[in-house]
Amino acid sequence: MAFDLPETTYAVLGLLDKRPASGYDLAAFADRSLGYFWPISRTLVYRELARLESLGWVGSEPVPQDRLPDKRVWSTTEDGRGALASWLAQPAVAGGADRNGFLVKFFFGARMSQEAMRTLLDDYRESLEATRADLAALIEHLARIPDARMGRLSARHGLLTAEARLGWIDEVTAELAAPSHPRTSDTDPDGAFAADRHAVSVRTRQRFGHR
Amino acid sequence: MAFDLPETTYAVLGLLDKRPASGYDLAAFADRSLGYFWPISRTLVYRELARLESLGWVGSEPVPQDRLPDKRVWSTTEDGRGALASWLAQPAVAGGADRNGFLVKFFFGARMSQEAMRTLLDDYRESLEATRADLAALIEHLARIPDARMGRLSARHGLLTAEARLGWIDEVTAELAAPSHPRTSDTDPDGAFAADRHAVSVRTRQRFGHR
DNA sequence: AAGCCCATGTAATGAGTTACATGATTCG
DNA sequence: CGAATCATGTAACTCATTACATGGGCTT
Repeated sequence: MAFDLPETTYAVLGLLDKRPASGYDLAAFADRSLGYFWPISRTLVYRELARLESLGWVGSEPVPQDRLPDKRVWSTTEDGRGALASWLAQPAVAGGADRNGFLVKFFFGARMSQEAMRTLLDDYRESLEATRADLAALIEHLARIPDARMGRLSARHGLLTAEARLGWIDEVTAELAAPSHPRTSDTDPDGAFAADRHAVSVRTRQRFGHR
Repeated sequence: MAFDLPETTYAVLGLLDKRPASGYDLAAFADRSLGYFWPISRTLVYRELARLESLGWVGSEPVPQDRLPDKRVWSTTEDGRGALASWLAQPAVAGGADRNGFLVKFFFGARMSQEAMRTLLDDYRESLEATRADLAALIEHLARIPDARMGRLSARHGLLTAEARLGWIDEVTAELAAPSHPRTSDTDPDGAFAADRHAVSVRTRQRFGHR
């Protein structure tokens, strides 16, 4: 079996397994669910559907519509459901890279003006609050649907993450408002985020080690 | 000014601005710092260095070594520091996609066996605990270095995130151990994570809306 | 003797984003 | 009458990963 397909392929397969849908429909649905932790762009959906079809894991039938454009409705095949089950039985890939566009700037904050730093934090807070509100509404909605358990719990994962980060913003705001040292000199060559060599455990070995 | 360069380019520039380093050295350093929220593979570092050099933002000088291979030590130029400052003054790109390789499987958990689900959760807990331990050690270390403030706070962002997620695992474990409904039937076509159309606010509009 | 650390790269591959193209219908 | 929704794609691009290549020195 081919397990070396991207996660996204299986994600599309899994969504179709929940309920048959057109490409457009699936993309919209993904955006309101999986998209919070695994974004799938609309165009990518069409490519994945083509791939899944060539694998024989999904099939489609045309559905004519009156006032709306005709569409193709996709659903999983027996093989597709088997492939999904195999994938689910396999352990998850480690990490998957938490890229955080905010932190990559914040990290270099010593070089920023106070005003720029405040804007950066404000923007981050705003986006986290929007996520929190979205997810809170979603969770409340899903609590009324008995079979939406996994979805509700996934959303809660996002909610708790957002709340923890909002708490972090409060901490940071407080600390940056009351500087313990007169001013951060930005000439110290060791003023950096990094452990001593010996203090590093798993990560470095994973990434730099040969396999 | 060219702001349409990838974040990674600026990340490498920023790291070199903290302290000059060889490519190899920078990659190792990145792995112990930025890598927690913005992974940069070793080979990519060399490519970014080449790009930065062609932009005139960094320069290098050869450093011969006795027992070790000779190396090139890179540092930022005046132009490079200017470009970094401009980038930092610019607002951060929204989101940056939190891809979570665990959640993308968990989301389809209704199709999994109880045992597979337990393994999945155990693996996730293990990796979160490793991250937590790493970051806790890092933070303690950095607390002793006065100028490592931003690094320490960035690490704390990761620590709080990991802790929130560990808490989530406890919640989930408890809920899945005591099923409120006799069994999740996996035939309900609407058993899904998704809000009603009207319940969706910012996200959908951002993603599906024209700009 | 095996394997890791330092050190620098090239080549191939592919996943994912963005721009572009088209067109009917419906809502404010 | 402009904008949004539904609907399906193609084309170009590029970031990022993985595999490959090389080689001396040090440790177990």
